[in-house]
Amino acid sequence: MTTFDANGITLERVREYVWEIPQEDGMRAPARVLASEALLEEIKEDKTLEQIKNTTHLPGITDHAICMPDGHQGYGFPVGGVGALDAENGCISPGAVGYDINCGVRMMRTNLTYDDLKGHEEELVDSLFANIPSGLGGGGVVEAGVDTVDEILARGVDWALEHDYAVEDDLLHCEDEGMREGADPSKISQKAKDRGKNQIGSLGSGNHFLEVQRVTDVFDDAVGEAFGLSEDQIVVLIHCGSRGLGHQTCNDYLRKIEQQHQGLLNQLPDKELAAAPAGSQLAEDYYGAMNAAINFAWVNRQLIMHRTRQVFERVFDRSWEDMEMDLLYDVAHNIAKKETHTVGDGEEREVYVHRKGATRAFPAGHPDVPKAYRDVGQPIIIPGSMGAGSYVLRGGANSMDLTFGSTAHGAGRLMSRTQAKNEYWGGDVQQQLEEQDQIYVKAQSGATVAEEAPGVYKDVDEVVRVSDELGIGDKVARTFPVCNIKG
DNA sequence: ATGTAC
Repeated sequence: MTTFDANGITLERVREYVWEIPQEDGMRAPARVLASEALLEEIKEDKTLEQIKNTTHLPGITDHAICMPDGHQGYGFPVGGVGALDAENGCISPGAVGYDINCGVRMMRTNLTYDDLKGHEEELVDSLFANIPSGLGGGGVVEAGVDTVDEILARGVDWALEHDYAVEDDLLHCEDEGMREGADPSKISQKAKDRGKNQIGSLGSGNHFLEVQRVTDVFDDAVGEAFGLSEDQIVVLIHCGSRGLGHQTCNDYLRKIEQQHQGLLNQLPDKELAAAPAGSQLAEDYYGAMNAAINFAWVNRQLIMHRTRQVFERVFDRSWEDMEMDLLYDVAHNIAKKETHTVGDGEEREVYVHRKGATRAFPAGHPDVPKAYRDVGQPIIIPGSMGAGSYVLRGGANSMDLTFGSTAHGAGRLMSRTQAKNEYWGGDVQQQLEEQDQIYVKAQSGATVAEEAPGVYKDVDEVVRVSDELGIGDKVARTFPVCNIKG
């Protein structure tokens, strides 16, 4: 048997790209890592493997915990982690959802080509930067009262539709039509609502960005056509989450769970995995709050998309409808969701699928895939770094068997933010991208550009190759950046 | 990711 020794943790090769940490001690299931050896060499460098192993101590862990090819260390549970926890006998863990609840990406198509945009790059990037709120702190497209925040939390993009920030077609091209069932605004603290009320329609900071891109390759013509993608076409990618509201909500529930469920906490190898037992009041409360924060993030991305349409209208002097600026799809990267899956012994079980830094990847025919894409599979959007371009994939035929219908979410970091700032200077990164690659970057903070320099990320091509080879998410198209704005 | 620490 081929093994891979990673600083004291031994992985057994199940087959190509599938590695297993066998069950031992307090583990309730094995852990799996889906990666090439090249990616595994990078993954082993931080606490990712220890964390995915720890995850298997959670009650109700089903089949195996899974680390995606872009996995890296996170709070308790790795970013790039998938864990299905039994919804009846298991638990739900805020750290396994992530601080930024429903951090995610959406892609909007246009009918513009790269030639239409050439010569307008600086005007476009300046106008996007001036009109789309970004950076830390407050200021959004909408400044809301508390009643409005409650409406957004309860109804998601349906609220945006009512207030003319969305059209019906936008809802039809979003998971859950932009409205999570079971959202309970009363389970979000006043403090979280106060943090969120002036951040509705704002990018935030860190790795969040808005990028205008051109399609460089379409690998699958039939699926590309179903997704409305063709070479040289301009698309817009929006990556952001639930800002201070989601962050505060995660924090609120971690503290509550630590206080009320110490018995379970003491059984876990890491306090950061704090979880509420399925069926407990706190599990129900967190699920209601998390679903509400998910709606908030969807509205956030919707308002940014709305404002982007307005900016394009001014720069190109045409209506957004005329430029066919339609939503391709919106994917969540940090969520837990009650789903029914066929588990190891062939039984159908309801599980809380935690996807943290992982994307749902439902295949063709799955009833939860929007009608527009049901015949080809769910679109998956995987952003690379700002120098490397991004991918569009479709849910693969093997995802339900291998990964509870999931795949990777991005390139994944290679080094910490602190380390990145020692290695790079923001101004130099910006200049190099513009001179070498004609990529126009505008940011609130030079430090953020250094933290997000292309060199701090893993090779997105390799991450996507593994997803494609495993048949969990199949390559459809590739894009390359033109303009990028960030916090 | 984040009113960039509690």
